Amino acid sequence: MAKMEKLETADSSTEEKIKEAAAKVFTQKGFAATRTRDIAEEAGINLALLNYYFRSKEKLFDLVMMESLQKFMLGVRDILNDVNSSLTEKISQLASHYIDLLKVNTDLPLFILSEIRANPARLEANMGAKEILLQSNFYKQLEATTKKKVDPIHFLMNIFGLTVFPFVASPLLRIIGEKSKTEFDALMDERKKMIPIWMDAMLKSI
Amino acid sequence: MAKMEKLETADSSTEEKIKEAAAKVFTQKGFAATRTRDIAEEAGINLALLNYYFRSKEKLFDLVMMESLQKFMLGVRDILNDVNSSLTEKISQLASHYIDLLKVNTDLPLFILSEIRANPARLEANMGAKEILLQSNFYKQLEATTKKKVDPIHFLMNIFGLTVFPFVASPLLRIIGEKSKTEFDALMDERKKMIPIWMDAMLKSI
DNA sequence: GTCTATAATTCGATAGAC
DNA sequence: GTCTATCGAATTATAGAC
Repeated sequence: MAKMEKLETADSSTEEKIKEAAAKVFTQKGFAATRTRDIAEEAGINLALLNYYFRSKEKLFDLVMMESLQKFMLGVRDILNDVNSSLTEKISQLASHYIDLLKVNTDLPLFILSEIRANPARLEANMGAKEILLQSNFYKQLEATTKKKVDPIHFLMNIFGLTVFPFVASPLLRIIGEKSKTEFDALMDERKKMIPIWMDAMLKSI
Repeated sequence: MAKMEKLETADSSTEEKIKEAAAKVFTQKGFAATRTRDIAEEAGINLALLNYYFRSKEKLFDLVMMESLQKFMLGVRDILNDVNSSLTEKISQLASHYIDLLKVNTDLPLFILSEIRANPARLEANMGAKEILLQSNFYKQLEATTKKKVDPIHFLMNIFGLTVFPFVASPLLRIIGEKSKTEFDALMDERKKMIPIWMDAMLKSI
């Protein structure tokens, strides 16, 4: 993602470096635990410069959080509304999409979820996600399959539980399973194929 | 280091009040975001008194985290090693156990997971959990069922993904599903019955 | 044991030189 | 734009009276 800066357009290079450093540190340590000095050091610049580009720690954080939420939603809309794919195909695509995303951005979901808990107000700004999801073709297919016997929310929980949760709990799971990062990623790649099969089996069991 | 020269009745002692207040505030806001003043206020005592009983914010936190981890493991050992229950029965008992626990302590898992990410060193102290799990009768039954065709870790991920993840993501899920706390808890109660059925279906699909 | 007051430190933000 | 130096607010921890 962060390519070594080949060409430095003089007006945006430093700003971009700071933003990338901020994303890295905020995501790892959370808002409260990160010091603006850490971000400056990570970006290889001075503390004063951070406040020159972004007026405050909080403004920089809001920017990072907004882009994190976008990163989490980017590309999903197309999968959700594909009129030519079945429910199972969409589940397969969602699993693959998120597993590839989270292999590279492992602590993105834990970051988003813990910061939302710490400050739920941040959420309400960016809840276009709710409409995107509930009005999607995917959700209609899910409702048609569950046929009011079970709340479709259960299967949202299941998809994300199977796909995202392993990354959220990866520090624990990697110790329990004695897996290196590479081995853990390989496990997650296996899940790309298994999750749609498992979801099918679950949907048929109701 | 070695204190506790005086023994006190733990009933409504000040020490206990502080510890409960600390657990509440730390769990809600995380280590970095909580101020010792918040804990003191929540406990209805003075800030100085907190440092009188517990030497520092960090020592108090370590205590709270240790008890949180214990709370998460308490009672699980007996379920895991019950020689008279099948794998499916154990899954059913685990799901019920954790759902009841997390209905009351909703942000316990997010607290544990985010603090471990922020400071992985905290984990290594308390990883007796790993042995409890891997040497349990439950894990042997799981290995026997997957028959080396699939890493049993996948099904650990699945059980906890189906059971714990909904609580971790509850701020988001409750908004998406427009559920009150009561309605959300009712959904989780439904999952007590469904999770073992779903897990069975998944295990048969391999 | 419990309080008030304060010391000591950390951290976000700014002033001002270049 | 970028730096050094520093201010001011917030916060942990302690001293000392009762």
